[in-house]
Amino acid sequence: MSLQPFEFGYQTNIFSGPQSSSCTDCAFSRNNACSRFLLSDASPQQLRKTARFRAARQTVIHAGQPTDGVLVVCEGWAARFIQLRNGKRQLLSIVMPGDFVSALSVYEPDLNCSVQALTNVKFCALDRNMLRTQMQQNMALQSAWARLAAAEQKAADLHLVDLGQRTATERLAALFMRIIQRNEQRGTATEPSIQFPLKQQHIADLIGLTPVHVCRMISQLRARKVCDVREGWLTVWNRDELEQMAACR
Amino acid sequence: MSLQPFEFGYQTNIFSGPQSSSCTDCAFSRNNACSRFLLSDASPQQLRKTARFRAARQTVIHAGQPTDGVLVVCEGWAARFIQLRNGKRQLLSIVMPGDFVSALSVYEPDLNCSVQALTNVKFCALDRNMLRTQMQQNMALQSAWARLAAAEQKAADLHLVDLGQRTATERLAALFMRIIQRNEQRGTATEPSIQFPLKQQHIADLIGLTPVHVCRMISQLRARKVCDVREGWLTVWNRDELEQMAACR
DNA sequence: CGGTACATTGAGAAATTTCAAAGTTGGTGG
DNA sequence: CCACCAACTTTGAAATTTCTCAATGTACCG
Repeated sequence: MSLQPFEFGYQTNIFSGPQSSSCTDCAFSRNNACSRFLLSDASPQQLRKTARFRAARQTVIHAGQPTDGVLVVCEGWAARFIQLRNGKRQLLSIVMPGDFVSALSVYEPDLNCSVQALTNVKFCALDRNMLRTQMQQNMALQSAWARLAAAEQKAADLHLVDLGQRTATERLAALFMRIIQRNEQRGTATEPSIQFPLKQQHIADLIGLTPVHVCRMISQLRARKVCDVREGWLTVWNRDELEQMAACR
Repeated sequence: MSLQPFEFGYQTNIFSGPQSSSCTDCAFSRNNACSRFLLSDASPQQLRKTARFRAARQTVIHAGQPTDGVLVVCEGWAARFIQLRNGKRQLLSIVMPGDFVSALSVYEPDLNCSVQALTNVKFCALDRNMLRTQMQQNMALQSAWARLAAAEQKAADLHLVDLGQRTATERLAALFMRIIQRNEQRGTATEPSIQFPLKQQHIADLIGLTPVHVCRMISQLRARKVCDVREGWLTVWNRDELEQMAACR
């Protein structure tokens, strides 16, 4: 199992601890999808084929490029996206530590989108066949997987609602709330401030706006004392109001 | 197996033939997802729990309401959608004859969205456990299912790109091309005209515009001799140009 | 010090929505 | 067969949201 200590260009990694090479050492192994459902069970070391690193802003996978396994992000944030010919691109989802890049890739090797590292990222590829076999033998594992896949679909559906039906400010608020909720679900502390490594350009590509407009809307939220995004941190001053703005259904 | 000859309020059903009660008689059983992958195999009659009808504009399933099986549309068109409190709603996907309402519902009973009949619709519920057992025993079936699920995810991703990055006209063109391609994939004739039961309101809710603006954009396409949507039919006069307008990546 | 990536601001342009009214269509009942 | 009704489509004018272009500001790094 090759695991080079990849030389990061500069220190943007929001997870500053030493980079571990084994899943059992992983800082996130205790409260995350990948480990809770798939690695804690049997033979994690066999299951994991490779672990790799990618620096922030690098592309992890290019669309069309077949993956050599089921990708899981171990550290850092990544984003699935689709690149258009005219230079525009749409971020489809944010992948956080412990998340599958795509749950369905357990069955389908083709990702049909690209993946970019938002921060420095450590990720690994799990053996697709071994994973399927294990799921086949273990009902609990299978339904855990199903829950993850369903969560991905639900997230995509809500994202569609945002893009189709909601104003710039609402989309922004909804994005923030969703990140906060994901943090809470995984047990990460949700102080007034949480780490939020997305640049305004990422936010723009995610919620279908221009970075200029995102900037204006963030300024507005700041002026209204609701929240702020600044230098990799999201600070919420008035959670009730943020929730209300994000309220969807 | 109860199967009432549901009394349709009026004749909007785009499939005018006699309504059959058995899957083997189904007009769509030969070239569609549900039958090709799931019913042609073994004991289709056991698998199918119930068949029901719903008139156009009716809601088939309300969000939150648990489904009594894996829903498949047999005849007519339906749409998954999410209803917002403020009266807006987002159509998530169009479900055509032979499609699962949601492939993931094989594993997860909760649909987390509503389903509306766009035309008169016949649909049935397949036994979830029986389906899973069958998939477990039959690898081909499992990978067929995976292909369907992946196609759904891919469709959602492209939908996101449309809503986030593309202009009204482009979204419209993309929608038309996608419907045409689905028709072609299922072997339905793609004459210059195809049946297209979506109202402008549906189109608007699907691609995130106002019905008024949809109307204007359709008028524009009509004026430019590209295509027309009228009284339940989509007529394409200049497919090359339509494809170009829809070109995404 | 210079460079790169990122954030902010202003002004004008473009896309889309809103509101309101009028035109169509198809089904229903007299 | 006609009148009516409901659902749907079309059109116009004005308001609003968002984008584009362009310039300036800021932080960090080598």
